[in-house]
Amino acid sequence: MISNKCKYAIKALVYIAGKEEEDRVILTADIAREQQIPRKFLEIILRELRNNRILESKRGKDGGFRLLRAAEDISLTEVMRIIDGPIAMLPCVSLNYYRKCDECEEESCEIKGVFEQVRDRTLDVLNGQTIKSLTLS
Amino acid sequence: MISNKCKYAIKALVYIAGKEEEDRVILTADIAREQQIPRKFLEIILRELRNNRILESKRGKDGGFRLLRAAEDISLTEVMRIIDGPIAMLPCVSLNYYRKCDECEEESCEIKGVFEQVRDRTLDVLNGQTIKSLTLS
DNA sequence: ATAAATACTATCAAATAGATAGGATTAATA
DNA sequence: TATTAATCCTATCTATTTGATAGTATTTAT
Repeated sequence: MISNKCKYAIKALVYIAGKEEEDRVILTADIAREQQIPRKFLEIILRELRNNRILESKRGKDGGFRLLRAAEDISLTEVMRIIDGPIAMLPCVSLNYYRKCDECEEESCEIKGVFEQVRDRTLDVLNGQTIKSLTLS
Repeated sequence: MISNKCKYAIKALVYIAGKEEEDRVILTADIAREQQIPRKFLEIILRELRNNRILESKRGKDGGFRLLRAAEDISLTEVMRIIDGPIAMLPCVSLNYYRKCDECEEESCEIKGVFEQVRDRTLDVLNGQTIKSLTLS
């Protein structure tokens, strides 16, 4: 399962991408209302996305958020990895968050292969997706 | 990510399947030692698998555990669902643990489709696997 | 009776999920 | 320069899950 936080992040980005025009900035409050996301929790998420160079923010009156890059250049996997960490089902098959298992030798692990396949099939689907492609669907 | 508990459950079952002969029962202590699984935690897991009709147990001296069904009739997904619950990445696309999302209408959800595809590709891999097939690999 | 196994109940610590509260800071504008 | 409206930041909180441990009860072979 992805976390609610991650679901909120994706939905917020898709919302922003859908509303964005030239030089326009989107309010946290509008996203929260329209997407039914708890406002203060959303603030934390948006700031995290900004810290990771997905969004940029403008402070003060008339402030808000906007995509830092074009929506087609923000991949779904990038967002998921920022918010939730690994996508793989086992640490030892994760491409971006690899960790060795404490208890087993990988050469003789009976389950590693299956979860590598799951990872690859999962990424086949997710890698094709961007904030732009989600906005259109 | 699957939990350690789930990884332990799968490894324990594969171990049992690999050791099993006619009328022979496997000790918790042996599994714990060979697979490097904390013994008392493993007890809980094995009992849970027994309660869910994956294993049967024999109490008292010379007691232990054995598969209740043939290894090729125990699917990987069944074990994963018993221990960890849903396999899908969103509650609203889960086949066995469906729950509606609080905040969105499914007909207009932009992300549901992608996660349905992920679910299907994941199950393409997992559904083919049984404790028997894992034992052989 | 004894030994050796599972069964059961209770408990615990740490991490994570999912927020909420309140004030500091910044910036537009009247 | 005061006001307003926005993000920024820090701290805190509760519930749940994860990952386990301890101790005792019960069962069964010998």
